[in-house]
Amino acid sequence: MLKLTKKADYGLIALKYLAERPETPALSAKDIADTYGIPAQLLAKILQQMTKKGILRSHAGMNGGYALARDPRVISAYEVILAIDGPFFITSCTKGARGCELTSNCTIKEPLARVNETIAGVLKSISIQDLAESEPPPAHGSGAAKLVSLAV
Amino acid sequence: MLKLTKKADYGLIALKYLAERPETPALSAKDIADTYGIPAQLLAKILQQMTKKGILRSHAGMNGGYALARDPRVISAYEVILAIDGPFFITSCTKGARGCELTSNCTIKEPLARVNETIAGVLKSISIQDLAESEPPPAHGSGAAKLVSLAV
DNA sequence: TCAGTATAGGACTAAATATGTCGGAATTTC
DNA sequence: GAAATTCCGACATATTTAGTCCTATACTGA
Repeated sequence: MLKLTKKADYGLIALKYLAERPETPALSAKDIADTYGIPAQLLAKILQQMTKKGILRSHAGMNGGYALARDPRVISAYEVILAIDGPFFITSCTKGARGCELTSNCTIKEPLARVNETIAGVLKSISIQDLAESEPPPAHGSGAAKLVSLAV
Repeated sequence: MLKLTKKADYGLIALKYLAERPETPALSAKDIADTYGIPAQLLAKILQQMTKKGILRSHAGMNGGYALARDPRVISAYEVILAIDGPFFITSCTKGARGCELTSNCTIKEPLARVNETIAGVLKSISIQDLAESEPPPAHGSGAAKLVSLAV
């Protein structure tokens, strides 16, 4: 159905959250998960995957957690989705990938490869910073921040 | 993982096949399925769905089958995918659809809606004719057509 | 140095979705 | 009327996604 997995969604949400709090040295998976009502262990794995790919830095122990490894302006949505879900192709068999399972000509694919590239291009053009800017962060800006997170 | 379902693939393949044979009054689901090694009953359902959406015309009985209801130039890949898989959104909750299941702000979605529109746009710009033209049809063109279909 | 808080990661279960099958009814042609 | 075909609901299976459990390891601070 051509949609992002929840894991990719969660990952993007977490990165956006981190991008909105550049002062914070690190946030734990649990903190972020609680804020959004995301299963904590699942989010932890997603953050771990992104750490392995160099999108996040991690730090164990008290007051540990995750922080962006780079400026949010140079982390693209494409990169994030790739890190979490692996390479995607709009068609089951894009040339370059393993051969098509369809016995004869699945000539549909070549024109659709163009679609694939377009999607990748748009995704590459969107940075985590863009996500963070799309709406003012809930607790930031004028006066006393209301740090009440609506967990669950 | 952001990919088309097999059903959508099958549907596009079938339409391409029909577009390549404008002379043929109708082709049965079985004919097409055998040509490509697609499960016949599954393809039949897909073709039925497209018939209901006005993409194909159907005719029961001997020598019946399916034919394009319109010029392949005015049938878009978008329309086909929509007919087969239903509306797709890159994010689970695009505004306009049912509310987001995430408790608090899933603000990721609005910037990603742009991606969604881009995908839809590209898909709309691709016609069945484009698919059919991407490669010369196996049996067509100069002289006596070789109508041997390489079943299985 | 020990308790508490985190990350790291393997193995597993559960839920959701996609894929494919079965059986039968209606329609049309020969 | 028989064969070919669409039509359609219900079911069965396979694959993928989502989420849980458990254990090990790393770091912090009192």
